[in-house]
Amino acid sequence: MTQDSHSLFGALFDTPASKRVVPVLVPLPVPEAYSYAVPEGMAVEAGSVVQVPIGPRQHIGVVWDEPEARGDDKSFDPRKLRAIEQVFDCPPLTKDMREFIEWVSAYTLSPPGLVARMAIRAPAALEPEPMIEALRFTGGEPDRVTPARQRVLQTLEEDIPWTRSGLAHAAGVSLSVVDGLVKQGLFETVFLPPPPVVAVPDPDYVAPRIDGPQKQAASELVEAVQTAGFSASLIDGVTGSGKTEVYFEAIAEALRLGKQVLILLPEIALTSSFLERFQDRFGAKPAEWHSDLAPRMREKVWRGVVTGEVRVVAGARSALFLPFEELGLIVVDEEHDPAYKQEDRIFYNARDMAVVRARIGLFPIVLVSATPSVESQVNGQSGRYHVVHLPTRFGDAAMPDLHLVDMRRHPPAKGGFLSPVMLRAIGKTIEKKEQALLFLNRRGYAPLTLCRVCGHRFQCPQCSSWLVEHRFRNQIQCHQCGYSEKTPEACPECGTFDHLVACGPGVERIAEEVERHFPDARTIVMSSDLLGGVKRMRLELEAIAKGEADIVIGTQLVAKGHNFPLMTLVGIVDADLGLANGDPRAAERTFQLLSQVTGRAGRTGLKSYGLLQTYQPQHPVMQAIASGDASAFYEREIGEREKALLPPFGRLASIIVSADTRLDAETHARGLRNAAPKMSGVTVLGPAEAPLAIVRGRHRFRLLVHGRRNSDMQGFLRAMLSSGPKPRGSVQVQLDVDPQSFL
DNA sequence: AGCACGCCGACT
DNA sequence: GTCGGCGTGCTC
Repeated sequence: MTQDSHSLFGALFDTPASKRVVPVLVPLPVPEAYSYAVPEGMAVEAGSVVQVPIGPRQHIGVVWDEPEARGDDKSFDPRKLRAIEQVFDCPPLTKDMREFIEWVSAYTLSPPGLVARMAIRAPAALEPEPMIEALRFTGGEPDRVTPARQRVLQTLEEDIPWTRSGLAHAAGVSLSVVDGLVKQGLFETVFLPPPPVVAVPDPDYVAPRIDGPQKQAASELVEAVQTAGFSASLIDGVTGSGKTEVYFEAIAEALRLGKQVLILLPEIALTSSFLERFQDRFGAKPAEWHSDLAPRMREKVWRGVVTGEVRVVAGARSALFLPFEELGLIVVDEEHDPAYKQEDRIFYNARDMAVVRARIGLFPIVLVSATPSVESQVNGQSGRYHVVHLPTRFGDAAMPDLHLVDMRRHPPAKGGFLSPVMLRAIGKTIEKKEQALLFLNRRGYAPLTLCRVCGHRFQCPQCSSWLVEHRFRNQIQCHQCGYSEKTPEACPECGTFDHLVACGPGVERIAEEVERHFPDARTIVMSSDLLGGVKRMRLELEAIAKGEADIVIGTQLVAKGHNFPLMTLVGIVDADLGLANGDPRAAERTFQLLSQVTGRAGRTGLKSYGLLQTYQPQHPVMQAIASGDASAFYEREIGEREKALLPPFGRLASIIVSADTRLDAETHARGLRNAAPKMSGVTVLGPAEAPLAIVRGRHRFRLLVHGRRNSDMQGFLRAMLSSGPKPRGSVQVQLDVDPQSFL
C-alpha cells in the first residue's frame, strides 16, 4: 500500500484501483483512531458514522480526520486491516464537533473514542425514521353510502392525506369503515415524513415581558448573539430577578438568525415548570434531553438535533455532546451547580466544556446564576466574561427578611433541635394561614445511632460511614454505598434491648419535633426517600403549592425549582451543616445552597422571612447570607483559593482510585502518593482529604493534586498513570481547572 | 470495554 | 488428573 492512499483528499478522488484507508474512532479505551478500509463504492468522509468490526463484534465508530503529520507511521500489521461494514444514513459530525471531541479527550485525559461515543449514543437513531403510511383520497364513490361512510367522505373534503387510524378517529368511525373504503379502491397509499419531535419554537410568539434592568441586560445579550464570534457572558442576579426572561431574549435572537440553541440545566431543574415557561414565551416546548428519557424519544431527539429539525434542546450535562448541526448559542443555567460535574468514566464539568464548545464553534455562551461559582466570579472580574448584573427582583416579588439565630444565645429545649425563636416564627406564620419551610439537608431520622449500654455505634459493614436510621422505613441505611438493613431492636454488640439512642437530627426527627409543638398543623416531609417515588413526590409538591400543608420539612430537593406561593417563612435548621466536611469548596457550596433555599420565600409579594440557625454567626457564609451582600464573601473565597492554588488560580486534579476492597483502594492511593515525584509546583494531598465512597461495588478514594500550570499537571498525571502502581482499569483522573485560560 | 489466553489452588 | 480464579494483552 502506498502512502498517498492514506490521504483522505486523495482518496475522495482516487481511482478505484487503490484501496482507500481511513482512520476511525472506535469506542475502546485506545489512544488513537484505528485504520479501516473503505469498500468499493462506499462514500465516507470525516465525521461519517460507521459500523466497523472489532474482534468478533460490530461497533459504531466515527470516521476521523487524517493526522496532519504522518511521519512516524506507527504501522500496525496491514494484514489486520478490515473493512468498514456500513455507513449510517445520517449527517456526519461537523468539523467543530470533531475538534471539540479531540479537545475534551486531551483535556480530560480520556481516550478519544470514548468521548466520541458520548456524541453518538442513540444507536437506533442512526438510520432515518421510516416514513409513515398514509391514505390519499383518489375520488370515486363507494358501492353503498352508509352514514359512517358519509362521515368519512365529509372528513376527506380537504385534499390532504390521512393515516388509517387518524382518518377513522377524525371521522368518528371505526377502523373497519375506513378499511372497507380502502378495499373499494378509493385511496392510494402515499408516504408521509414522520411527524416532528417537537414543534418549532417561534421567537416572536409573544412580546418579551421585561423592562428596566432586565431589558438592558437582554439587549446586551442580544447584541452578543448578533455579533458573530465567541463571547462569554455571566448573568448574575438573585432568585426572581428575571434571569430566565432575560436569556430567553438571547435565545429568541439566535432562533431568528436560524441557529440551534442548547440550554443546559442541572438534572433536577429539568422540571415541567421550566418547559412551560419556555412554551409561554416561544409557543412550543424545547426538546428535552436527560438520562431517563424514553429510548424512543431519545432517538427522535438525537436525530432531530443532527438533522437540524430540532431548534432548541433543554438538557442535562450529557446534552453538551449532542452533535448539533448549527449550534449558535449555549445557555448554562445554574452554572454553579455541582451536578454539571460528571464523575463516571469520562470526568468533565459540562459548564467548562460548554465554554470550550462555544469557543470552538465561535458563538456566544451565557452562564447564569444567582450565586456564581468562584471560578466564574473571577472570570467576570478579570473581564474574560462579560458580567450582566440583575440587582432587583422582578415584578412584585420582594426579598425575604433574613436573620441569623445564634444558637448559643437561643438554644433549643433539651431533646429538641429548634430554637424557641424558630418555633415562635413558625407559630406566627401558620397563624396567618401562611406556609413555613424547614430545611435540613439530612435524610432520615438520625445520622448516628449508638447503644447506651456498651457504646456500640452502627457502622456500615462495607465502608467506614455511620448507618443512618430511617424510621419511616424502619431501616438503617448507609448513605455512602446504599447498604441497608432492618432497624435492630437489640444492640448487636451487647444484646441489650431498648437502649439504642439516636444522635443528631434528620428531617424525620425534625418532623417529630414540629408535630409535638404544632399538633394541629398539617406537616409534610419531603425527602428523596419518600415512600411512593417520583409520582407521589410530584403530587405532594402540587398539594403544597395549593396550600394543602402548613409546614414543610425538606432536604435539598425542596431547594430547587418549585414555587410555593404561600411560603413566607424559610427556616434553616442547621445552617452550619456542610461547612466542615473537608471539601475545599465547602463554604462556597453552603453559601449557594443557603441562598437557594432562602430564595424560596417571598416570591409573591407577601412579606416573608428567612431564619438561619447557626452556631457560627460570624462565619463569612452566614454574614453574606444575612446581609444579602456576597461581595466580601467572594473576595475572601478568591483569596483562599489563591493561597491554596485551587481553581481558577491553580489546577486541581482528582485522581480517583478504585478497587474491589477498601484495603486495596487505600493501598493503591498511598502507593500513588508515595510514588509522586517531587515536582515543582505540584502537590499531592493524601487520601484522607477525600471521603471514601463506594460506587457500583467498588471502593473509591480520591487523591487531590494541586499545581499551578496545566502542563505541569498533565505531565505529572500522565507519568502517574503510566508508571505508578496501576491497579488495572481502576485509576481515573479528573482535571478540575478553568479551561478559558488555555484555549 | 469485552474477550481470550495462561498460570496456580481445591476438588469431582 | 481437571475446573476455575483473575492478571495480562489485544482489538485496525
